[in-house]
Amino acid sequence: MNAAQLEQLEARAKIIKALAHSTRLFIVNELSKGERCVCELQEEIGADISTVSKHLSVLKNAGIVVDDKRGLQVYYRLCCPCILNFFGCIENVIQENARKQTALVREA
Amino acid sequence: MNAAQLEQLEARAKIIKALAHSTRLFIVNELSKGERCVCELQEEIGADISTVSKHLSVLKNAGIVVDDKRGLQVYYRLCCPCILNFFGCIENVIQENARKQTALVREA
DNA sequence: TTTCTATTTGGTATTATAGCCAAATACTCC
DNA sequence: GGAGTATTTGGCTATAATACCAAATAGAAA
Repeated sequence: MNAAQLEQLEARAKIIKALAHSTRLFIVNELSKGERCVCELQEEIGADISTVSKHLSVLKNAGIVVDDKRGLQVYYRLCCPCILNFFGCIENVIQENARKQTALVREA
Repeated sequence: MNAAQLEQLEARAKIIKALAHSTRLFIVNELSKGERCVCELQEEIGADISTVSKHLSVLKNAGIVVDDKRGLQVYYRLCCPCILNFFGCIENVIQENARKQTALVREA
């Protein structure tokens, strides 16, 4: 693994890491339906607004969302909707895991 | 965000988190070319073998790879190659970020 | 059985992440 | 300008992740 390769892998990991949290996945899912302001997301999530803001900044920093200040509110929206394609594969993995689990139990 | 929804998001996050590390992305990429045993991966990665083994167990635990012991070696292979489809989108995000970066610099 | 080799597991130190509260900003409206 | 509102930032604590070393395990070969 050389330096250039490591750098590329770390750049990828950074983006994937930004998605690797249930709250941020929730946000991505919400934004897939359209833009939302911070307070709307905060209400649905139920965490402290500063927590929500920090999750949004992780997503923004990774380039997954963009923000747009209008009046008092800041609106966020998905920047790369291709991210949504991940979930089909992820669900496959989850179902496959469940299948293996039942197979193991049956075996015992 | 109700309990069932949270549970689903956490299941997804677990799998994404398993991918969110440069070493594990390297492993996934290697395995996309075919199965590898731990010592082959260790040699390419250059970390302690216990470190590599733990990375593999994270991937295995997430259901991304499966292992197969043959003789003294344990061979790992990708379980859900659809994971590889992620990287196109990730690279998009990276390039888009680079584009924005240059635009910002030009602006200044 | 004993020895050797590949891998995993346990322990531990270091670093990163997540959450809350309080304080700072930024902007609107009076 | 001053008050009020939405959001971000800084500080702190608790928890989780990473990496290494050393020890344990599993199986092969002698």
